Amino acid sequence: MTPFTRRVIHILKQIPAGKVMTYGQVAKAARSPRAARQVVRILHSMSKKHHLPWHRVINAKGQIVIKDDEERMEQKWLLDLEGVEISLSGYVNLEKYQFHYDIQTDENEFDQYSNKD
DNA sequence: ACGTTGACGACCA
DNA sequence: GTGGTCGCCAACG
Repeated sequence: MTPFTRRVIHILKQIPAGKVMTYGQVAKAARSPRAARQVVRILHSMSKKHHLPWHRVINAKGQIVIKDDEERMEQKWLLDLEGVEISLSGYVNLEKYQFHYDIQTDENEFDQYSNKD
């Protein structure tokens, strides 16, 4: 469990129902702007254990991109339950449903570990 | 230590 | 809108 992984998990848990974040956005919030693919890896390996809202993470185009058919269906179903509209072609309107994570809040919560003046 | 692996993202055709 | 290339980088074997 690296600090990066810990931050990603911390962030994911803050996405409210009915909202979504993109992989890149989560990576950026975790202070590694180009580590979107690592977010993917974390979702793969730790969603169950840490009860992560994995279905609330989609790609930068607002598209549902899970490869596995069953999981993709489940994701659409879960988002639908939360009131997130999905187009027939599998797109979510980011303008409407994207969760704008406040990185300041995150930094404050980690102040206890850092010694900034 | 090194090559591979991704539910990515930006860019271009 | 769709599909391909290329760069990215932490985790894994």
